Amino acid sequence: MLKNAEFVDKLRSSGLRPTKQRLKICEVLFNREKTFHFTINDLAKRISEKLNEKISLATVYNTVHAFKDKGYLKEISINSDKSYFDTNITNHHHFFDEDTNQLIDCDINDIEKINIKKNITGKKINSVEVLIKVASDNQNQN
Amino acid sequence: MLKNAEFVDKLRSSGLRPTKQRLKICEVLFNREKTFHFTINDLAKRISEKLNEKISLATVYNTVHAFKDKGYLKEISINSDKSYFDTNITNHHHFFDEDTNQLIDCDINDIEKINIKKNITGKKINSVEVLIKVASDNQNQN
DNA sequence: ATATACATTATAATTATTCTAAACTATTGA
DNA sequence: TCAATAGTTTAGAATAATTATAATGTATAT
Repeated sequence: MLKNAEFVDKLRSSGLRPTKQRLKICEVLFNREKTFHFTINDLAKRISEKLNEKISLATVYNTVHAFKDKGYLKEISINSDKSYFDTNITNHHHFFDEDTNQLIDCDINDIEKINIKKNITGKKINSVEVLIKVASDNQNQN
Repeated sequence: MLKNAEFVDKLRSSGLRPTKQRLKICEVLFNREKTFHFTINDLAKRISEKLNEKISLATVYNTVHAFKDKGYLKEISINSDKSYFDTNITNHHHFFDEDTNQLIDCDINDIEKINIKKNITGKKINSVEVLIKVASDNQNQN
């Protein structure tokens, strides 16, 4: 459990002003045992429900993107719909459960090292992410 | 180069009515030498520019999703913004050039087999996709 | 031919995201 | 200490992306 003052330092150290909106968002995102995934909308809902604060949706967007740029959050690739974010910023992959639309972490050690034989000339690899789509093993219910 | 009649058959065989909107879209998507990537908006723009047809954007959405469901198109995972589609439906991965925002095919043979050690119990793997983000190799210009 | 059921289209509505004017905060110089 | 100024942040308004549904079109059976 981090204290408010620690969030203030964290933000200051990365050049972000510790406004009350940002501190609230820090609380919701980082005052937890486990990492988790969320969409901007999830987060905005959680803020207005759990805390009785009203932060503009645009501010939530701004803040999440600022946190992502500073490396406090990771954005996850999934087909379609909305952007997912992850408070787990370590290098890891994902399962996506197509039955429940749930995103599940996959430890980097649970996939053997990925060996890329050909790269684009003149470019360096910044990240390699794997998305494994799974669904119920019953007969194809389509 | 496929003829119109071939598209009619293709659509019929998968239970889609060969309407004139769909045939136009087939022409734009499949009357080409090489496969390519596009967003719904790209496609809508291409239709209204190249052909002098006016197809409602919603119809383009409907059609692209119908084609995807029938396996004529693949949807690609990229962080953020919009959905990308691919007329290359073979099993393959992607490079994403962060400098130019370009999506580039990566042949399945250019990545060594991906070995997943742990799966979610009771689920079967439907697909495994790798997204490799690359950027210019010069000094970090941020 | 006409009726009926079903498929498809495209407008209208909704939802997601971004733009920007107003509000806030820090810094500087009296 | 207190303005003035510059830069940052917020949040309402605008735009863009996507979906829902009423209207239209098509095939089939009679």
